[in-house]
Amino acid sequence: MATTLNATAASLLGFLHDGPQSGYDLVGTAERSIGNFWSLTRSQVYRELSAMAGAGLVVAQETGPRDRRAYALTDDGRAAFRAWLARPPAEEQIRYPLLLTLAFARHLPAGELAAFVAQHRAVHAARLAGYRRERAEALAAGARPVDLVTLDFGLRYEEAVLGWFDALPPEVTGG
Amino acid sequence: MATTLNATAASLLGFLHDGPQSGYDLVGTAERSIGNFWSLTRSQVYRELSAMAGAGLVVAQETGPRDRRAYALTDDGRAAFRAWLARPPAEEQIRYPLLLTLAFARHLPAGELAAFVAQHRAVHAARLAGYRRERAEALAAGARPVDLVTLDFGLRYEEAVLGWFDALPPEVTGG
DNA sequence: AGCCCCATGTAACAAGTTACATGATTGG
DNA sequence: CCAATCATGTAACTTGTTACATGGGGCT
Repeated sequence: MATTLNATAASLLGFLHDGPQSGYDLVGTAERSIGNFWSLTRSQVYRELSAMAGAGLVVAQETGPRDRRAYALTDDGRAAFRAWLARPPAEEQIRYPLLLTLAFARHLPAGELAAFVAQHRAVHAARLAGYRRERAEALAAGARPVDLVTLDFGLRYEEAVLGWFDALPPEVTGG
Repeated sequence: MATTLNATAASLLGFLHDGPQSGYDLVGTAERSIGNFWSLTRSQVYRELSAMAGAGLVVAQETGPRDRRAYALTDDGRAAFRAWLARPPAEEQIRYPLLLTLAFARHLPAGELAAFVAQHRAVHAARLAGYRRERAEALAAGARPVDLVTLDFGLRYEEAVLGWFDALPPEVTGG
């Protein structure tokens, strides 16, 4: 195919290396494996799959119950995946609406701001705890450091964010 | 307007509190003020501006040289902004393609991976340095802690990411 | 058998990105 | 005064989100 893969489509091809899967399955796989730093939705997945089927990168297998259709990787798909993987990855993008609210905080009564901040802090604390547990489990299951790098990214990120929350000035936290 | 504002549009309204600006100006303002954690493009800005003009949240002033058109906030716009600001901000989203590459690294020759990692590390080191300088300048110019919270977010983020880079196992860094 | 919930997919919409067009300015 | 560059905007496309549709399987 002429038009180069996007990251979402490429990761689908990556997952299909482990055998054919339906769109629905792929969503689950992706959530489990890269969901911490790469979100995708069913709609996207189906769109990419049918586009890639059109381009010959995957083939649809015969359809099962309720129109379920698994896709298998083709050789072209394997090649496209490798080509994508060999390109320098783009910069990350972060969008954090809470920071917008903070940036415009002078237009907001102080109490509401503090409540928002507290809610978000709680979410991050919970995520951090989740990552820690995940990491412990993975280690117990024999994971090597190299298998933990993406999880570790999440860990360090959440630690940093939590540290930031805890260092916020009282005007913001309502202290 | 019935349909509730999105964060990008809302921040435009926020900036317009300081006086009328054209789309072009707004892009610059946004880049300077929230660009570290909220990216937007000219196209978006123009689209939101004309939509908001249609909804009466802003009014276009008479057009200057090369079709330049400044927009001013209306009372409805002010109200819509406040309403937006009072809603609980959504979770952040992060998408880091490098982490995808890492997640699929077993399909990639080790040397290439190390090069990608090194490039990204350099970018983050530079950003961290930039933030530090910015912070020092802001402090020198009399900024209070509350004025630095979004910048501090960036700082802590970059510190964390750099720490993560420096803790990567040798399989990844090529060490 | 009937009902409810889950699995699976699609379609419509909104937001974000890339590429392009064109009119001012300004330095040589 | 010409050429190069910057300012400003628009159009086309891609990606991401929300809402909806529907068929099967399990539970009573």
